[in-house]
Amino acid sequence: MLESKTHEVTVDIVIFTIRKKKLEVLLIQRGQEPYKDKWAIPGGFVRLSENLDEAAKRVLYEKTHVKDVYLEQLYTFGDPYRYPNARVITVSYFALIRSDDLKLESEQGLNIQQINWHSIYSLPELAFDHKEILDYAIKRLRERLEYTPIAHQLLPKKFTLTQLQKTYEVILNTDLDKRNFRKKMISLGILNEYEEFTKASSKRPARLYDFNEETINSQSGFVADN
Amino acid sequence: MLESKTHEVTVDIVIFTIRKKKLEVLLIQRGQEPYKDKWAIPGGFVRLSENLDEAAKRVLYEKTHVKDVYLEQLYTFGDPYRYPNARVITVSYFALIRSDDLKLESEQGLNIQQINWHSIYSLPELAFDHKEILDYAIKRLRERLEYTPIAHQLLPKKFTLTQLQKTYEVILNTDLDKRNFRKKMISLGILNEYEEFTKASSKRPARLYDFNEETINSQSGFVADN
DNA sequence: TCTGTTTGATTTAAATTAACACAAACCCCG
DNA sequence: CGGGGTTTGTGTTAATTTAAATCAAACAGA
Repeated sequence: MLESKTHEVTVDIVIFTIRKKKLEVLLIQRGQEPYKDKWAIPGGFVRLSENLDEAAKRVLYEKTHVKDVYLEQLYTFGDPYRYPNARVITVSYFALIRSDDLKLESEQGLNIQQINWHSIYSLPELAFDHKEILDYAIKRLRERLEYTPIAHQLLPKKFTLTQLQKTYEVILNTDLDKRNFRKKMISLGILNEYEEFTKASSKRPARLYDFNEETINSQSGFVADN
Repeated sequence: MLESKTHEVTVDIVIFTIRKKKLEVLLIQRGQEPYKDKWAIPGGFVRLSENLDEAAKRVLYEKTHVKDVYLEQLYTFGDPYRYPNARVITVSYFALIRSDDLKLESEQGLNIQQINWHSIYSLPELAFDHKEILDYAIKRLRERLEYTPIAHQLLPKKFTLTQLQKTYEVILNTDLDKRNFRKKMISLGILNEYEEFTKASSKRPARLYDFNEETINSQSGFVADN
């Protein structure tokens, strides 16, 4: 059973991106027992000197070398048996990053075999209670999308309405009506319209937009961004 | 600064009730440093053998001797300086109880001076970061009320629609339209209607209702009941 | 200049929400 | 036992929001 005399506290970070028109999550294949060869959500111990958001940011940076990301605390998991031979309580987070901000340099950590994106619809077997954490993260991500403008975290600075719509569709796993979607987004008043257009495609050019930073910040809930 | 070498993990429980037509919260006056004489949210250490929900339930029971309550995990606070001279990470919960289920027997804990209900609109100075936790709890409680039937946790088994409406009004701190409220509640299909009526008042008797357990359980999110 | 593909816009129906007033039931009291 | 006081219980309409559906315009490439 439990051998440790103290609690250990970790952060685990469900890192989402959109790749190949799928919602994907970054997983690490474990090189050690327990759960050797199984895939896990990136995580790490919380240091005594840092707060939880900082720990999450640090761990995220260590694994991905990406900064300035959307991070939100999800839920804390603390079953005594979730981690073999130790009492590890984990504070879970989710993060959104642009997949091309991240070059998966097949990081050579000692106890890491591989790090890779996985579609949430075809997941390998996960270590610990990470499936539960991931399911919870997906649920929360979808909830957030409904009433906060977080989708832009997954897009380039400037984007077209079609790109934005595709992002929503991929995350929510539904189709949306183009006209209604555009009307809704514009009526929210959180988009800036530019006189720039996409080019270099044999189609009609699309207008570019970005998000209005002020309204975004005033709406964000519990974000851990600088 | 920090003297401890390990993290300690506690649960803190924001216990709400409705009393005197106000939303109130149970606070304990500290008998010891740090924050001697300041008021604090009830809390306690998580034991190695129990999970977080169990710890919350136990602490709640120790302080109130009440069982079978609605408990929901809120958020985890872990600033290194939130607790003087130790690294204490706290997992916060909120609970809803009927105030008359609880006889405040002015419990004689050693380091407790007093335990009392306080209106959320006239709070004493709180210890640690407990004001922040409490504010977050209020926000979450109001959100929950909008789309889950948790209000019955604050009411007797059978209640009238007017009582239910008053509960909503007190929590949300607004007035609601009687007809629209009743129409809405009934259309949700979560109420059972009885042929019983209130009596013994010089007014028109009111029909009694209770909540349909099945639909409630199927809607609950992350509840730690039983 | 014609073809193919994507963008961008508007109207109508359906559903939901908001506003609003008065009769019925009961107890109490004279 | 009838009238006054107080609370319960109910339905309709207007306003707003959401859902559904189609076609012309812009461009690149052939």
